Amino acid sequence: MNNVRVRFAPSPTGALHIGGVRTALFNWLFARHHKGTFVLRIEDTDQTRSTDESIRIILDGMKWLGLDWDEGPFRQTERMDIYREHVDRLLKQGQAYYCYCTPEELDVRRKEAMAAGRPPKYNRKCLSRKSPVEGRTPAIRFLSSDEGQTIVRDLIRGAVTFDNQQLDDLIIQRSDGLPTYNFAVVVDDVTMNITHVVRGDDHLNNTPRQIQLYKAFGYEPPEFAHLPMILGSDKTKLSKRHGATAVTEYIDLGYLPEALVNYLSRLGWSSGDQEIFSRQELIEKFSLDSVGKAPSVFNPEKLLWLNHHYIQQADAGRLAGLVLDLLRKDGIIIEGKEPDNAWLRKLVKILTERSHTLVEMKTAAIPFVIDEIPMDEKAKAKHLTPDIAPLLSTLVDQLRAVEPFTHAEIEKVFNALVAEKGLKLGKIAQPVRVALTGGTVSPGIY
RNA sequence: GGUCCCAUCGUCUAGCGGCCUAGGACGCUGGCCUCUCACGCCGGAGACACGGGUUCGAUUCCCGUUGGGACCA
Repeated sequence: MNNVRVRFAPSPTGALHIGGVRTALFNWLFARHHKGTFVLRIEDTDQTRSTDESIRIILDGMKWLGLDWDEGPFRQTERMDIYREHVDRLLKQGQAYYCYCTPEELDVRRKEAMAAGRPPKYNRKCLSRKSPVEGRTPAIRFLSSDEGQTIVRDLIRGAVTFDNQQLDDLIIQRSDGLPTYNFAVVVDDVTMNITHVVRGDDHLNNTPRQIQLYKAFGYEPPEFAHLPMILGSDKTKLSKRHGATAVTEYIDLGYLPEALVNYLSRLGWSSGDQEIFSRQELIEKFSLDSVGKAPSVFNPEKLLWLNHHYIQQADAGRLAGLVLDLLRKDGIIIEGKEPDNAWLRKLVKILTERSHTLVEMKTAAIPFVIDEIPMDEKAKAKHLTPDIAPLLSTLVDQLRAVEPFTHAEIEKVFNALVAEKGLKLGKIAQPVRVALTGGTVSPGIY
């Protein structure tokens, strides 16, 4: 395939959530696989809900995930002239008309239609209107063809047929002068030379209208690919009540971007039995042909497993830096009083195998760095009770003397210490174990 | 309500008419390793929604039913 151009077009009305990321990811993979172009477009025509803060969150999220774009970010609000031009064109061609009906009138008619068992479709009351209605600003409607069928040829679904009779004369420009979603997308995709529209399933029903618009402009429609949705554990659309859904939350929870990318790539797509994919493998193997049709349920446990996997794989220096950031954020470590870098790296290394997230790793690291480093009194009280403080302190000293810094060595030092002080295991073991494991050991084992 | 889409273990999925007494992964679970936990290793339970066709033969093709989802406001 030549000159593939795809886009990701989020609305900046909040966080960048899991579903959006998956759409972005598949577009990105498709572009990279075909050595095409990935365009980022911000759909911010809804000015009441769009914020610059949200745009920043989206861009940061994509950068964190390594989904780099080649063009953009373009903003729809900067393209109003282009939309007006296209509206004028349709008006001139007689394929659009002014509509003076108020939302209230439309609502009443819709309810009547529903009550009478008819589909709620605009009755074209304003199509034959010759003169403007005093004191009203009109919306503009597209005059859609209501005969025959429109066939959407979807790369994932196959041919999907819609009766044109079902299609409404959709509003392309609202009375406040703003273009509507379906219209703006078409104009944007055409003017940005998008060759493949890869987007969520929820837009499949909009596609026939959009195809009619393409035709009205005399443009060849792009290829379409509608991705199945991502659902929550109760099989309804993934939302906040299913837990963390925003990318920022996963950053805060201590996930690695490669884990999220790997997990999301396997949601609705597969390549045989393979579970673990490097970014390069993903690019090489990705194909829309192997995208499934059925929606898939988001499974946090599998993501956690992948995160654990990637933590084990990750470079110790990188992990040390990330854990250090978290320790600073918690006020455990104060700026300028960081522990020795090589030492921290060794510590991180022995914590990796039992950590599923960076946050777990941070928690496990606290007792080891807590000793000599000035810290918040509250945090100290929580993690370092008076009876175990001196013991941990000794333990840490001895650990620092040990080379190499392996789990086996820790055990050795630990046991020696326990023997020397004549301690009952139960007295110190649990706090230390908990420290080592980030709190995952069940109490009462010793 | 109308239109459209979807349907393999609890979950993600392999399967594109015979290789399937349905494979892998997460989770669950039994065991091994080990001074404990974790890691690792070896096992186990667990699915083709239902009913009709088509075919010598259907998880795989067609139709219907049921169930789920999306859009339309």
